[in-house]
Amino acid sequence: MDTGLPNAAGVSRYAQLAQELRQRIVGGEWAAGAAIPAETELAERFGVALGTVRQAVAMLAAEGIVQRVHGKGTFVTQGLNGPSLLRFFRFRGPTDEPPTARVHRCQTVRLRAADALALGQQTGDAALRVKRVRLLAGRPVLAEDLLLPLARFEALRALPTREWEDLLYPMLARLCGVTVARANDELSFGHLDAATAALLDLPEGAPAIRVDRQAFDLGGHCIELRTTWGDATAFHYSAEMR
Amino acid sequence: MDTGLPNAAGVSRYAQLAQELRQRIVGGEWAAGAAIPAETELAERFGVALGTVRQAVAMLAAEGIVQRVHGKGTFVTQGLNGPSLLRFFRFRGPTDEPPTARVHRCQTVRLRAADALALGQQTGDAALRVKRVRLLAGRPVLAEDLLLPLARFEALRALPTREWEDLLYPMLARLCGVTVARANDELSFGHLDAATAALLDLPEGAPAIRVDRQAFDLGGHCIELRTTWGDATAFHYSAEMR
DNA sequence: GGATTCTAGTCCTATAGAGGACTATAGGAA
DNA sequence: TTCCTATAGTCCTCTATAGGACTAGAATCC
Repeated sequence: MDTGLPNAAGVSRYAQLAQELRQRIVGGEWAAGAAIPAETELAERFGVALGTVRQAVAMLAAEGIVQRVHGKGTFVTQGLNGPSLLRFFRFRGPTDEPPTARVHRCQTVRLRAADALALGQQTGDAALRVKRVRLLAGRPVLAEDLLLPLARFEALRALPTREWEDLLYPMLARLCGVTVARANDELSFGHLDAATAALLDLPEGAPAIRVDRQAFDLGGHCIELRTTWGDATAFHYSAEMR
Repeated sequence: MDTGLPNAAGVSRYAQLAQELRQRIVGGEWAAGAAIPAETELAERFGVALGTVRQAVAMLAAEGIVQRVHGKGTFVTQGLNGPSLLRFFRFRGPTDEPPTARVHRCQTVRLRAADALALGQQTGDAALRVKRVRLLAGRPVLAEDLLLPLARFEALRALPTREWEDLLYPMLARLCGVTVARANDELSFGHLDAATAALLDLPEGAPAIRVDRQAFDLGGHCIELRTTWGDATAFHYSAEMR
């Protein structure tokens, strides 16, 4: 049964199918964590051969949008879930404990031009600005400053700061239906200002690593800007190149 | 014509073929930069279908061992070629100029246990220890300390320090026949000692990023240990996660 | 009840073949 | 010379088919 793939000129059939599936996933036809139809069914439904379906799904898997499980099916990714920023640091003590979070402030602000552009919003649009501290074994290790466009996260405004969960992304998925599929972190070096230093129990001007993050949903739209500060002397990162 | 792939139990045919090709490339049957036989010929020679060959070659391409070029052929990688450490930093000024290098010292040393282990050598084996400075537009920006096992790089010992090239890896490939296919960089933070600070024109104790590198040849053996220091205030790195 | 065996559903491996797209070179036409 | 065209060699796309491997749950046996 040929559902008629949009046959753009010069684009391979499997790439078209991948784009089609990508749109349906973003559009919510298959929820996060749910299985998409079997390869054989997709082949039949879109009127292409099995190999073509497999190649299309391989693209999505490489993009991290879906995950294949041998014998079970192909599932829409659940998204990233959190402690990822700690991978830039190596803190002393028992590291097997999961990190916790304490929200210090949550206010509604108007977006400045640069931030609005990054978030795909208009200058002056409303956003949530959240200051929080990440703790490991009760000790503050990271200071974070989040910026979340209110258009996507209205549900968070009502939430008391005490009830915020330790992991932001699963909370966003549950309360706002937004899946974080990808993030980009920019690392640089700086010194702590007085306020941040106080939060982290470090002296003012202490050397620190700054991480500027952009987080993206399944559709590739930026839905979070975050700046994180951590003790430079705990900094540690491994990069592979080939 | 069936050349008889080693049929290990429970390993797919394309994985076996990939392993076979990998060994031949490492063994030098096809030189760096040269084309491996066409897919159709490989299929015939190893007695497998074209699709199986393509999947095997795809593995090698994903590993960075070969590169496919549509319409031309599949080529053994030329290896990494150098300015890669600068990607961790963003220095002012005209950045389009290629970096240069100045060797300060090159001596033969005996390997300590930890270094020997990493390099797959015996404790006490001979190695070259090289101190050099990388320059951008004539200004020193990185201080490097290389450790190269003499067993693989005997040819370098005779080379006067003035004749070392700006890019190490192409030089290793040309003079010693060693291709660097992969490297792993460990980043951390520290302060410059007096000697290193002098080399970089920075004050003693200045904050710096330290990069500890292990470089590997096509066969996956570690053939270089390197420690690089650079001004922390110029540090900048982008990491993608998904 | 507990262990084993079957069965359906899924992704994975492999085959064989046809045609398309891209690159590079050689030869002929203007 | 310069431009165009043919040609051969390569990787890429797509089809169609068959069986294997893995998972989960139902049915069966002890």
